[in-house]
Amino acid sequence: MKYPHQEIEKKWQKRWAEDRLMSVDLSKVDRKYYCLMMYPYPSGDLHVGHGRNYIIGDALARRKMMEGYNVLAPMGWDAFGLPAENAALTENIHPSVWTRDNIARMKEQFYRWGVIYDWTRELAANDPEYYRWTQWLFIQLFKNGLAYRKAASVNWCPSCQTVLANEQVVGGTCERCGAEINERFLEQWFFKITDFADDLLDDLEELKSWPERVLAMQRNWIDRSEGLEIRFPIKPLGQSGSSGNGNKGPQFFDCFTTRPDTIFGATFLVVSPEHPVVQDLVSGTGREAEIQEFVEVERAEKLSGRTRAEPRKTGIFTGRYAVNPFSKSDMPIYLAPYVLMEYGTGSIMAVPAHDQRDFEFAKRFDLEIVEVIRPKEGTTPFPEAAYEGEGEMVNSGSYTGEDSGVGFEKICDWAEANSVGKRMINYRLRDWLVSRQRYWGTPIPMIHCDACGVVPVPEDDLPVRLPENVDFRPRGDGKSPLAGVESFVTVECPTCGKVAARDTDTMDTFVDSSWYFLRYLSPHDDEVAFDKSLANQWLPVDQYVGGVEHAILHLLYARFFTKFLNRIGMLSFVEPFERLFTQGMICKDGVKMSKSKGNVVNPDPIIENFGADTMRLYILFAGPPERDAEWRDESIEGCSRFLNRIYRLYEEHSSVFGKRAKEDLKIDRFDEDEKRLFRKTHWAILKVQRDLEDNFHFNTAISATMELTNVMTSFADAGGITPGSSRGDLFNFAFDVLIRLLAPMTPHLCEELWERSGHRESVFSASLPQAVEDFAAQETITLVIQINSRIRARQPIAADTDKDEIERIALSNSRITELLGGRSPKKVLVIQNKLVNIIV
RNA sequence: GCCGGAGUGGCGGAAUGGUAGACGCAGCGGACUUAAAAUCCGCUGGAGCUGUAAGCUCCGUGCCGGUUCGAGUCCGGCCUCCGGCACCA
Repeated sequence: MKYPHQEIEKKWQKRWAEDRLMSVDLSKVDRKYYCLMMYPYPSGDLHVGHGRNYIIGDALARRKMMEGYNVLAPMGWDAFGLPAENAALTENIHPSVWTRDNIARMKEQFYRWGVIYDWTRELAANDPEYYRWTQWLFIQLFKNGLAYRKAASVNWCPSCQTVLANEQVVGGTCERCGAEINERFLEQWFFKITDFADDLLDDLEELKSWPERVLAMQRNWIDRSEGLEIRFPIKPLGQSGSSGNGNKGPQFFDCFTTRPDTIFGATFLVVSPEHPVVQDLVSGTGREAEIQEFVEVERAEKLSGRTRAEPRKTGIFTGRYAVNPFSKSDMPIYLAPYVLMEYGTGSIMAVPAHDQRDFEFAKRFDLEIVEVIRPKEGTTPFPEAAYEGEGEMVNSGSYTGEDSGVGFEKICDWAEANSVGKRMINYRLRDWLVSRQRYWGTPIPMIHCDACGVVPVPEDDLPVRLPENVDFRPRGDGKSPLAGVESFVTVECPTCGKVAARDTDTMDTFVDSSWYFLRYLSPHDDEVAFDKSLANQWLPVDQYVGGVEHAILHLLYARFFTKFLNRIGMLSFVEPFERLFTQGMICKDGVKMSKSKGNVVNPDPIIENFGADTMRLYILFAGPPERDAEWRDESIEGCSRFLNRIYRLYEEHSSVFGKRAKEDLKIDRFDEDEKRLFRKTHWAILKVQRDLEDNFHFNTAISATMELTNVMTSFADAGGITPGSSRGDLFNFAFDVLIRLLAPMTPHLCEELWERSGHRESVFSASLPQAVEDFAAQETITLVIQINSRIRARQPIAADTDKDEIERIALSNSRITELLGGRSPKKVLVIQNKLVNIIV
């Protein structure tokens, strides 16, 4: 017999919506709990792989309600982005319509999964009511000098026809479509996220409840290196043998190094071929032509979009020399593409003995190699390869014999005292390129005026609305489709009143998602972006739940926005998400479940056949939620069976419910069978509590409820479950506990059985059952008796028997005396309630 | 190469330094049934001993060592897989 899941689920989904179960009163700030799930891109149908995120979040929110918290669980839509535009092109449907339809479908799916939110707070990034404030925030960044335009070589995706942020380029290809990225030299908008590099890195220390791997990824991404920037004077032309004309061109190169202790081994300089001073540097050397050609070949190589799979060790001598300010020796200056213009100063001091890249370069061009560090223990790979470790300094003038760590500091001190260098910190993190040459995004609220330059749209004029009637096919000229909308582009300059042009790019959609968690608190406020005092009361988010694929992009950007808003006094906190939980993916046939892989499991037939509760239970039971889980159709049956057993347990004993004798259950009046159930019930309460508290181990919490159910079944099979009897009362008690423990996971069935077993209020307004530790403990335990650490006997004894008594019992155990054969123990170790180890 | 994470039965997975394999799936045997489904009960890491039903021994948590009375768990050294970063000075 299967329980009528369709009927039950329909009934409660309707009831929860009508009663606004997940609707929170924001004025009640005590016991607040902001439970946030990463808002989804409305791509259409949700498959079971997506489901995990929302089911975990929903179960968590419901559990917290039962714990007595005021739970804020809102939901919205990351509704701007390329798929809508691409779908629009292929299906000839407007992105706004496509998006709206998808949102409706996904809401319907949440509804049928029993995943509930406070829909009065729903928001969507493409809603002018929302993006008005995204634009407002852009202007605030601009006014604070953190949004700026810069001409730079940028990542261009030829297939998406737009520029991309560094974060969206994966191994030289587009994160979204996989096309090879080229470089283009364009003027674009950037957010100065590097201004917060230190805070973004240092504050990771405070995020104690974030997964280690996410913290590690963010650290890798920001990648701070501390070192010294050293100034190398360039020798005037003519002094090093080349003929030439006096002191034209650059006078010095600044080079960043993380190993100032190797300065005496710096035998040449390498400069990026893209470095702006190259022309001036080589002018007059007589090598201009060949260097010009070299630079052009390297540039072509880079623009061709080659992936950086093959490190190139090409290079060319410039004909110029610099001087090592420490060793005073001449250093030839080379150009080589292995030095990147984007990092540090675009020029390096090469220490071939202690940097493998420099080593290979020196070998190739037959340059001087000087060993200056020797390991204090072990062997050095030098001279076969570079030794990159620490050690004792050699060949280093007055520093010879010094420990390299100490030398590091002394050399920095000397360099600073003598103005040949300064301590410096460099980051791998680059500023965030936010312009996109696409239609379906938040318009950048800026105006380009020939007279006044770039001016922001006056805040009262926001939002700058995205025009509806646009030919949004990519134009092929590198401009956004908005550039073709005359009525949009032409505008009066807000400063001088002359004809000016709007910025026609839209923002990266990660801008939209960098602050949505603030907007939920006052989603319909048309005075401010978010209610400052509510935000300061309800944030940081207590628990954020989402996919690890956002470990860098979204989480880094949202942290940046929070720090910015804190800096300008709009927020009192510096980190938006107190706790982060990243759930694993659902895989099928060993690979991530996704539309593109064609291995998605559609939840609809599962819900039809087994019910939403079974699907939820399966997803939660499949394994620890932070790990990936393999989808197996067969295992769903087991979850369905479990819920049917509970339903049957109710049906077969329905007469005892709501007919309790109103007296406390007294353990000392129970017989063995009754004690077993009573203890198991208390044990299950504690087990579920512990499993869910820290790491949301629903899988083991569910197994505890299964164990309780097994004990209840055999208790019931033993008979005597009658109304008003002590067995009936006890069974009733256990059943009430079971339902409350399971309710967050399988809410529909539990609500139904909670109601049928005599409760008027929703199970989610009921409090969680409280356990008594003593009741959960076993009365008798199995004592394990070891001889020399090997198990030789087991014997049931009373719990909490004292150590001496345990030792006596163990030594008089018949099997043990037999095995000891008269030998007297050297030592007896007793672990109370566990085991005895007899050493002979 | 650097930084994270993970390796346990046929499978998903459990185990505050103390009985490895909870719970579930699959499998096998049985009960119910005309039969099947559903349901319920029992068995289920491997090898062996004893000799017919209860028990016993040894081996077993990626590999090699160590600490400990005792290690899946702690320490050192590897191997494999997954993720991130990588010509970042």
